[in-house]
Amino acid sequence: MSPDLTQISLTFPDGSVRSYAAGVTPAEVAASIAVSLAKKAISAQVNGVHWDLQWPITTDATLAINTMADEAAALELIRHDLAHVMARAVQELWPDVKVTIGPVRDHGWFYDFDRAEPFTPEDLGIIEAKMKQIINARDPVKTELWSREDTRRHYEERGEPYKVELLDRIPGDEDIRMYWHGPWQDLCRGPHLQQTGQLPADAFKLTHVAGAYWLGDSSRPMLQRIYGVAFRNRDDLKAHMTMLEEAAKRDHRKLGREMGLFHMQEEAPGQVFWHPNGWTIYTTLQDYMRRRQRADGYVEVNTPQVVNRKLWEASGHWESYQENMFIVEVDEDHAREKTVNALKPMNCPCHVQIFNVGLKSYRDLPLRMAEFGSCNRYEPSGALHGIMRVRGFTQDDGHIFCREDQIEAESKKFIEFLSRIYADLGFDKWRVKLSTRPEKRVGTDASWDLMETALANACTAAGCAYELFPGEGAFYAPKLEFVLTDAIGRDWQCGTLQLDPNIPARLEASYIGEDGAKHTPYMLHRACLGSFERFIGILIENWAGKLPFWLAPRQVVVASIVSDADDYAHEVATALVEAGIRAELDLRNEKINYKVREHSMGKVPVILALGMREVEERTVSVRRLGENRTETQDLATIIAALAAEATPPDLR
RNA sequence: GCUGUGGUAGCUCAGUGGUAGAGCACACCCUUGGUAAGGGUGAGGUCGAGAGUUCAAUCCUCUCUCACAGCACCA
Repeated sequence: MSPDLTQISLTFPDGSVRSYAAGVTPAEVAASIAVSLAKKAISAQVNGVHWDLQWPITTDATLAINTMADEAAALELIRHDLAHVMARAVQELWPDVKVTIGPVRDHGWFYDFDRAEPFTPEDLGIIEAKMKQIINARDPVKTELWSREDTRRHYEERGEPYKVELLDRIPGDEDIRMYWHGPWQDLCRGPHLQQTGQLPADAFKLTHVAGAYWLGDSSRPMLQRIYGVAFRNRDDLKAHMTMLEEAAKRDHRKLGREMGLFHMQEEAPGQVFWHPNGWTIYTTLQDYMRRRQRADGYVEVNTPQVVNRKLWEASGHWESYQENMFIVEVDEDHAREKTVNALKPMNCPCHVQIFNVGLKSYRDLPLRMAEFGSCNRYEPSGALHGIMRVRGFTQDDGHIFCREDQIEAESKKFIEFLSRIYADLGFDKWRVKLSTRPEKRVGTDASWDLMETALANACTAAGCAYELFPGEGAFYAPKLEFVLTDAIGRDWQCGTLQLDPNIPARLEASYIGEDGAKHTPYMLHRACLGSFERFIGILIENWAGKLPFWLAPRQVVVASIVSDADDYAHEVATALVEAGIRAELDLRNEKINYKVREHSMGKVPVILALGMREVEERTVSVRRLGENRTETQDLATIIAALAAEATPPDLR
C-alpha cells in the first residue's frame, strides 16, 4: 500500500482548524492534542456522524472527540459494548451457545442467544460476574474490515448459522466490519469503546431473561433473550432502579385492588368487574366526555352488540379481522343454517347504518356522531394486561361524516377538542404523529396528497408540531396518532384521527350534493381517550392513585376522634353530600391515627377529623392527602371550597 | 398465540407424599384515644380445574385454565 500523502483539514468544535494526513484516526488526533484527552476519549463525531476512534478520516471534516461527559454517545457505547461483553461472557461460560444479535434499546440492551436450556435468574448473576472480570481485564477493542467471503467462511467454520444469515441480510457488497473485545469477535457496524475497562462495572445490571423470536418472526424458532440496563455511573443506575420501583408502586392492577376499583377473574378473562369506586371514576369521566362532546357539536348514538355476519362481510371485517372477533352462533328452529353473528369489535359499520337511514344532504355535513361504544375483541391471551389491554372495552368513539373540503377544518377542531381534554385530565405533554401513505395502498397519488396535506395543515392550524411517520398509514388513508407523556415519563398512545374514504364506500353511504348528485362522504374515525378501561388505567398510574379531587371516587372521609363527636360528624357528612361531594363517615371505634393511616392508604384526598374542639366551635380539622399538617376551618368555608374543587373542569 | 415462571385464607406469603400455617384485613369484647397501625378473643381454606401414579396427592406426572414477564399481535 502506497503512503497516502494527501493532507486533510479538520475543524474542531472551538472553530480551530488543523491539518492532518488523510487516513488519520480520531484516536491519533486526540493523542496529538493531549495525552489525557487520548485516554479519556471514547469516540468521535465526524461531520456529525458517531465515529469509532479507530476509523480513518479521509476527507476534510468537522471533528469532535467524545468523552464520558457526552451523554448520548457515552450511553450508546456503554450499552453497545456491554452487549458484546455479555455475549462474550455467555460464550466463555457456555461455549455451545450460538450468538445472534444484540442491539441497544431503551435504557440498556438485549442480546438473543440460541441455547437449548433457558437461562435461569441464577445464571444472570454468574454472567454479570463474568462481565465484570472482562471489564477489569481492560481488554483492547479492535476492528477490521473483512471481505464477505472471509466473513462467511469464518462463521460457517465456527458453526454460527445466525451470523451467516445476518451477513446475507446486509445489503450492498461492501466489506464487513468486525470487532474484537479481547479475544472475542463479533460482526458489528460499531462504533465501540477503546477498551473494556472504559465500561462502568458498577453501573449495569442484567434485569431479566425472556423468549424472543429470531428476527421477530413468530414462525421462526424462539431464542433466549437477556436484557440489561446500563448507565454512566452508579447513581444513574440507582435512579433508574428507583424509577422502576415507582412504576411498580403505581401499577394500576395493584392500586385498583387496594382502592377497591375493580377486579378480574378467570371466568371472564380480559373483562373488567367494576366495583363502586372504580365505576364512579368511569361514570365521572364519561359524564365529562359527554358534556365536552355535546359542546363540540356531536350527536350521541348507541348501536347493537351482536350483529349479523353479513354486515361484517360488507364492511370487510369478516375477511381481515375475523380471528379477533367473538363469533356467536344461534340455532333457530326454522332456519336451515345456523345464524352467525359477531360481537362488534368496532363501531364504525354500525354508525354508517345510522347515517344510511334517510337521505342525507350536503347540508347535514359535517355530521359528528359519537358513541360510548362497547366493543369486544378476541385479543391473544398473551396481550392481556390488567385493564389496559382487554377483550371487552368501551371506546369514546366518534365518526365525522364530511365532505373532502371539510377534512382540514374538522381535523383541526378535533385536535383542539383533544387538547382541552388532555389538559383537563392532567396531561400537559403530548405529541402528534402523522402517518402517511404506505407502499401497498389504494387510491390515487392526488388523493393521498390531498388527505396528507389536510391532516398536516390541521396540525399546523391547531398550533401543534407533528412528527412524520412515512409509510405508516393505513392502506386507504393517512392518520394522526396522539401520544401523551405521563408523570414518570412514559408514553401512551391514546387519541387517534383516522381518515377513511373506504368504509363509507363499501357500506354505500352517500349524500346529495349541491349539484343534486350522490356523493360518498369521507369518514373520520376519532377517539380521544381510546378506551375508558385503558385510559382509567393510565390515569391511575399517572396520578399514582391520587386522582384530582373531581375524579377521586372517595373524596372526603369525616372521621370522629371521640364518639361524642359522632352526631356532629353525621351532620358534617350530610352537609357535604348535599353539596354534591362524595363524603363518607368513619365513626368506628378506632383511634384517629388508625383512621388517618387507613384512609391515606386508600388515597382519600381529604380527611376531616372531628373532636370535641370542632364540635364546640363548629369547625373541621382538614388533612389533605400527602400533607402531614392539618388546618382548622369553619364548616361553611370547607364545604364551599370542596364543592368548588369537586366541580369538573369544564363546568368551572 | 409462542417461550418461561407461577396459582395455598379477602391481601401479602410460608409449608409438607399421611386432607394446612403467619401477618394484615374481617367479627366480637375491652379501650374514648387529637392526625399513618392500642389490646384481647374468634371465625375463615375442595391448597386454580380435571385425569393419572400411589394404601394415601395441596405436594409427583399429564392435560386444561388463569395470571405475570418478554416476544408476536394491536386492520
